[in-house]
Amino acid sequence: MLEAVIEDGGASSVSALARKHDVPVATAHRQVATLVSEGFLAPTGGGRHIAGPRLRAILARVDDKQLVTNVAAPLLHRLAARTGAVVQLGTFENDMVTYRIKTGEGANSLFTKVDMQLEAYCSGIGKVLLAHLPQAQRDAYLAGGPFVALTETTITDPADLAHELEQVAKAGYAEDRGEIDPAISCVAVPIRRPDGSVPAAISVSRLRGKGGMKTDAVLAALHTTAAEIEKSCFSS
Amino acid sequence: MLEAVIEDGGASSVSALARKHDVPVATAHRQVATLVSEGFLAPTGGGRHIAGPRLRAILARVDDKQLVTNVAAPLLHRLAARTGAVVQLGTFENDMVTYRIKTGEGANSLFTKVDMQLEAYCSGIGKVLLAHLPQAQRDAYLAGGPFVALTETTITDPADLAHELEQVAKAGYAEDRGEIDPAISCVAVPIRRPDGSVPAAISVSRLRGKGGMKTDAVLAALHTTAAEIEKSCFSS
DNA sequence: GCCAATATCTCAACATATGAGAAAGCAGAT
DNA sequence: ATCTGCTTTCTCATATGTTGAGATATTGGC
Repeated sequence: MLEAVIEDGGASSVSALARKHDVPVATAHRQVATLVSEGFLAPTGGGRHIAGPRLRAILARVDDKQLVTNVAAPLLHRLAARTGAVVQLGTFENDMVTYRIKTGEGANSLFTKVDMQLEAYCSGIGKVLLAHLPQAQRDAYLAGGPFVALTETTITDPADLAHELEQVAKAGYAEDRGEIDPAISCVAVPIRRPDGSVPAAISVSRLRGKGGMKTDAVLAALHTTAAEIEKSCFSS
Repeated sequence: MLEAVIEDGGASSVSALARKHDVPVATAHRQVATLVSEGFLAPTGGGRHIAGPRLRAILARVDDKQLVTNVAAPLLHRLAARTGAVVQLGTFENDMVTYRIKTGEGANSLFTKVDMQLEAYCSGIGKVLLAHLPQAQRDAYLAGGPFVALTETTITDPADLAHELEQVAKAGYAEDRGEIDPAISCVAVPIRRPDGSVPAAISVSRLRGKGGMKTDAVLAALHTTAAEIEKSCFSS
């Protein structure tokens, strides 16, 4: 009944919903009354109801970053199995990337560790997260350098980085061409909330030069996985 | 137990939560198991849990526009009683303002009606809603004129309107100086979601020239009420 | 003041939740 | 390997709550 009322959005009477869902009217009323007294629903007059304060409090507390991480885990394992590469998920905190999930064959050959914090400007996940930051925050990050070169390909000039982030935002993915470790390259895509903000990003890493899947195929697989995660976490 | 787990965000074991909330351990485990089997919670490994798919589905369906309208009603009655004026709430739909709530003494002397749709560019509520639209949508609106003059003070030039909306966004409130009916003036403020978007706006209307409360006092009361509505609907 | 729809009430049959304690599982430390 | 402190699962009799049908009361629209 809870879901019936919520889905209805306060448009129908309890009796109407009861009929629609083949529930005895008396039962529906009793259930709704209970939900109201427990605070999960709230009456809006005229025998209509909407989400109650308790449900709203829960809504406000559901941490969708946590959600993404946990929902993503099994999907990322699958992606790792399909690509045969190392798959990671990272979030942005305090101007750094935090790696939250790491899975796939040869995961040990990569120096990153779960819960490790890393500079954002030189990794695929980091660049995706930066690219989708609110502009003010991104500008502040770009102004906050310096961006130390870790390899020959690391982007160190703020203007270059700004340009790269624009490209990333436009393209919908980021590539890391050995910018943090010359032997490693990766492709990363964002996980997007319905409002467009990006709570996390996922990536597939490979040894540079080594063949493996083509970038296009990896990208497609990444996008598919990202879409699945988004659907599980934010779908209406 | 549901809220305990949600609030905890998947950090603690069930036993730990049980201790913290003075619930028998066995009971807590049984309850969590039930919630999991019903889909309200989901295990994340290591005996931790987060919001489950059913809860997410419900939360995704909670319509906060509807919520605002309903939560606002009693608060607006109070505001109307305090200011002795007509108080209204409006939402933006299809480039028009829809009046959702109208309350207060002399409500009949105002030509607006609940569920009435009105042009947005010439009312306080409309200007607030326009001012907080995503830029692309606002630009489209401004380009979509013409803006017909209903009174001497109606803003009809798109550039003037654009400027006015900027001012409104900056100031956090809009004034309507007889722009729709020469006899009526009003002050309106936005109801803001945590992410800054504006699902609705509220206003206090008065007969022009007539004294009543000073604008500053009205504004303060409006802001207070808006904050209360926001707190009830979106508080964490 | 009427009517149709909606909401409440009452009841015994039924199903489910409760808490205490015992027992099993698990992981890190010695 | 074994201990140890923890979390989790299980068992039980008892208490508590839920169920649906139908009767009754209350609404709101005309």
